Amino acid sequence: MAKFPRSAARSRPARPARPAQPARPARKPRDAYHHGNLRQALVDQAVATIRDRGVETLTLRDVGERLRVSRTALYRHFADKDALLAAVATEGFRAFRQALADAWDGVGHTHAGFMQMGRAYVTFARSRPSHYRVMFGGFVEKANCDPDLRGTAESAFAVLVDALAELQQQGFVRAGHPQEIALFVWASVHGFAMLAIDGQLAEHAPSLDGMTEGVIARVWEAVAAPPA
Amino acid sequence: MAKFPRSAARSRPARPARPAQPARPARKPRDAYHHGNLRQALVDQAVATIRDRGVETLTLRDVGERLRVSRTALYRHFADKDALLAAVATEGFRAFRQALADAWDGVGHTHAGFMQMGRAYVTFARSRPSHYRVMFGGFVEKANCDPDLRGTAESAFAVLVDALAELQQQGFVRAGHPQEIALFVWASVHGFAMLAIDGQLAEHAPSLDGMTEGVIARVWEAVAAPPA
DNA sequence: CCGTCAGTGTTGACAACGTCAACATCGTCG
DNA sequence: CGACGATGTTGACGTTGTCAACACTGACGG
Repeated sequence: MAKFPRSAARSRPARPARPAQPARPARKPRDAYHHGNLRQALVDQAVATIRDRGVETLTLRDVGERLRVSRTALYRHFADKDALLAAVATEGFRAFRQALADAWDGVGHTHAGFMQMGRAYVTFARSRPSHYRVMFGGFVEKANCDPDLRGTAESAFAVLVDALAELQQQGFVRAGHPQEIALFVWASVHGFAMLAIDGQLAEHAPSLDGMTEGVIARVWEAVAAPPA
Repeated sequence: MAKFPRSAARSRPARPARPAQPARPARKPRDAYHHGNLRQALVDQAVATIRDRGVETLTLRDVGERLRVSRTALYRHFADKDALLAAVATEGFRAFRQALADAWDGVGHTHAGFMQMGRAYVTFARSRPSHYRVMFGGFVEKANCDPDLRGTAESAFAVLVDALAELQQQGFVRAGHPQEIALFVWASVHGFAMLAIDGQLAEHAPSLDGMTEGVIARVWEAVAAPPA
């Protein structure tokens, strides 16, 4: 059966194989080559698949097929599968950073903002566990090598550091290196999120939401300035 | 990589492929069938390989080869690769539990014991990061289904819960459900360990050991009873 | 002593996967 | 218009997990 091209022969049985492309603007040489920014489409598709069915089921052939593109088209944009996964992780950190920043800005830069950030963190992880695991699960060992991934992750962490520094200047957070305090906060919430999406909390958890509140509250207590 | 046939032909070039087996006791029908408890040998080999070269490079064929056993012999003892990984994780949790218990018992059941447990936790994770990731990284989604794995992980957590309960009765730890306090502690240290073995702490970390002490100390502050 | 039989290990085969090399096409620029 | 690099396709290869069929081992009942 792998004798003649079966690629695009499944859906859309009556399609003239990429016809005239009538209204091509011809003004965007950067993203309108054959496919129109395939790179981003690949990342999006990979993200969607990972989100729906997990990393381990992600296959390059499937990604290509869903995009009506041959299985190796991807190699014009990524060195290999790991590079694609790195891009997926980067994309995750970008959205992650945004979620944290929105929470922090949403309710005022104060105690409530901190709590909201914590909730946003856990919500993010729980709403896309597989994606979160790609970001943190050591799938991308080359994280150290990919500067883009590294930088994006860094900027997500920076949101937390900046928030804590601001709270500290307002007198809400106790003295100490903001970076170090942020590390403690990050580790605590990250660990909780990991355990939560791992199902490791199943029986100890009558209500995950309630437990989330409890953990965040304890973290806040641990970093808050002692009451006057 | 994966370019040249690196299969056999590496170690022990001159061995007569399972010779006479001269001194087989012949008195142990339970574990001396063909191989003598192959199941345990498979798990041990898998653990060793994972520890040395990571999960992603673990291949069933390689495990069999190293044990001088055909590639499918494993299927007489495990349903599939995931089942083997579950056994690997179980083995990890057993050693993990032991490490925690030893630390707790080693320096007396008090504040020092708690700190020692924390160090043991991080040390365990850092000394076998790949194995630790198999235990917690969601590789075994069927964790919920394997009662053995579930139970062993549970008993490791129980060590922490019991320790906290004891400290609580001694008045060292503040009031509250021990289970819930333990969860906070676990999440915090687990999160830190995860970030540490992920290399995510690389630049924020002049000294990982020092940071470990700091995190554990903060966790203790968070759960300690308020000073009289 | 022999046949049966379950437990255990082996060989052969297959589909799926990641990846490379060679080829085809598109759009741009000299 | 022709060359050329960027982009996409086809074919093929080696590796992997897994199944089916077969072969061996040792105990047990006649």
